Amino acid sequence: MGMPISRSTASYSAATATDIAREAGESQSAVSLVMSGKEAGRVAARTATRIRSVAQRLGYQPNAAARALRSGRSSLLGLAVLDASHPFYGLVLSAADDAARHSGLSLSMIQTRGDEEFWEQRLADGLSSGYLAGGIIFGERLSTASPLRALADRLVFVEVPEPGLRSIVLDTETAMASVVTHLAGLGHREVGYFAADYPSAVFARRVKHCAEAARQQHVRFRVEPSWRATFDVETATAAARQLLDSGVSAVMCDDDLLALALHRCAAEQGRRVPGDLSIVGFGDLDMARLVHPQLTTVRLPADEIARVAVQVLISSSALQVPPIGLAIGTPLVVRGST
Amino acid sequence: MGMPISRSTASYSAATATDIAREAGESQSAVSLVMSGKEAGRVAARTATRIRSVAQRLGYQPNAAARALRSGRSSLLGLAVLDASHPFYGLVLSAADDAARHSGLSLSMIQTRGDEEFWEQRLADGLSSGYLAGGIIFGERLSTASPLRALADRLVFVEVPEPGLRSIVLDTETAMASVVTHLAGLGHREVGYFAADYPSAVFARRVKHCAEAARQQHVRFRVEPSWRATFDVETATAAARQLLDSGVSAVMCDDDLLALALHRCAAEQGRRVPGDLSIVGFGDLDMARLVHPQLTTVRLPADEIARVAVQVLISSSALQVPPIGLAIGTPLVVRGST
DNA sequence: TGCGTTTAGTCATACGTATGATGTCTACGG
DNA sequence: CCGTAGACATCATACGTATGACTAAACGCA
Repeated sequence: MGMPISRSTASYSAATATDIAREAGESQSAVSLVMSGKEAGRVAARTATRIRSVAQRLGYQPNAAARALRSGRSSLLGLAVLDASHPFYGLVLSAADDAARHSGLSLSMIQTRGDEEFWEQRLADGLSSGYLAGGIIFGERLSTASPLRALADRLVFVEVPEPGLRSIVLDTETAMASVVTHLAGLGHREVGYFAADYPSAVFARRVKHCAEAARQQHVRFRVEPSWRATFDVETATAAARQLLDSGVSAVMCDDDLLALALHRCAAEQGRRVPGDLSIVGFGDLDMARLVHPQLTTVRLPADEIARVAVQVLISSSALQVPPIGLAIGTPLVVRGST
Repeated sequence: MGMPISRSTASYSAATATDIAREAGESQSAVSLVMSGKEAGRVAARTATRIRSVAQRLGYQPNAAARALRSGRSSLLGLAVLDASHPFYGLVLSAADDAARHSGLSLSMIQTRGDEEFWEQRLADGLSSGYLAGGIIFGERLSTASPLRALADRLVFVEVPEPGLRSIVLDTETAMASVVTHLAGLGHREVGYFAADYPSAVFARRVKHCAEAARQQHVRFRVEPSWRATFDVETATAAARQLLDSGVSAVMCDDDLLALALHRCAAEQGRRVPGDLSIVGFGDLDMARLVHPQLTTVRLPADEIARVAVQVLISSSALQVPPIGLAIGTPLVVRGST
């Protein structure tokens, strides 16, 4: 199944620690100690300096494979996201890369694409074959018999809580309460829900919390199967039309992308926002501020989320922090669309 | 400097080929041959079947580090992009991951962030330390004394040509000619250029080709230092205001995001698009169709580009294809903003 | 002086796999 | 019945690093 690429078809061959040792007149051990920064008390300062300069001169770079094999450590983090092309996950990847880089780690991306079996297997393979140091999982939880259960000590779950495991949860509950309060305050007696058509746990959680908030505040909550859409323009537009036909006066959306599609459809049909229709998004993408009227939406601090996730993964694996859930706030940002 | 994460703090330990061999009553060699699909003529069919079933049962996964060390092969592709949070590169990452997955490869992302020295070094380290099989570089070319020059046989350049090396070039030249023709046809005698403020080679190339097209068609070409912006809303908005103040009637933008910011500013100031101002974007993001009027823009087939890039990298490394440049068309899509 | 301690350095080994070399057994043509 | 080829299986080794065990010298202190 694999189709690996051969290391080098040219004559190029990297210098090894042994090469450096020979050149510097020291042992391979000494080189290894110096290169991994464990020289204290084992290598004299001037020797270390000499080794470093030789290594520099020959462009020595420790072989990552050998290093991983011997030490059982890797410097690669697996990041599972629904879809890298979604702007929110783009921000997440970007921020996570910055955070990882800061600790000398790299990122490997895995797209879940709603295929539970696939991504779980893939991540499990990476972890158990040792080439992934850990995994950060966005918006999903584990299936009951997931191969990842045995590897849970190297995982962090984000957006959605995974009971008993390390999770960074977004406070959707409070956010949805604010949304409903806000809409009710504007006089709306009902709210429609524009749902994302993906099997991700994160979306299930959003609807649920919105419905609960509506019930608590005695606002009618409406969902229809035809109001579900994926994030491509065509599907979203089609569903948005259905929503507009329903005559609902306020709509909460699973995602800013859906909100923007709805926004656009409303404009096309001459429905005034927020006069005839109030729209609330979820995510606070840059685009939320580039449409007219600007989109009222729930802010999702992508960079903070990503940073914290990386931090938790790194520190907990090393320090054995108990698997307590961490919560991140997601404030409502009121703009012109409501 | 690294800060790797230890493989496992729990008691979990992965099964090795030797374990499988013992369980199946065969040698480790046989297991290796079967697992890497080189069994033909060396392992009997029923033996292979037995080995496979034992491997399956014990959840055996070949150790990637050992495999990479021994064979000098890796299954990880490095992808260097300006910024993963940009929607275009999100699409690219997404499509590249799909293509790579299809060949049993994974992706590791590297953000250039305009820091030439950094990303070149980082990619070079990955390649020479053997953990990256190859690299795909978007929108950049090599610095003169780049450490990557010695590793060029495992690189593919995209968007911008890198002389003498494998490149997949976007046909910006034709695209810009179409843009200028289109605008001139609408009666515009001059075109302003809204430039992206990143040191990437890809943007330099776009302005250049636009200027050339304008000169050839006797259309006045205008650029100002204050018309440069990064992709965040604030900066883009500020630059867009400058542009509007200049009184130019048609604007070509380095990127859809800039075009959308300009679009928004024009609306705010009551300038009618396309009546008072024609706007052309670059990229054809989904958002280009979600604003009103819809954005006229140059289509960038992100998924095709990514797919081809992965394909070229894989096949050329194996088959020694000569380093010829490949061109991909980027048609102008005329919508409502012009 | 003698003895414990610190510092500097090297040796030897193991990580898990891939693969060339080697060996055994069967089949088959002459 | 010998010779050769092919199929099947195993052995032994090397990939490059990290690290515990070991040695030797230098040092501090009584």
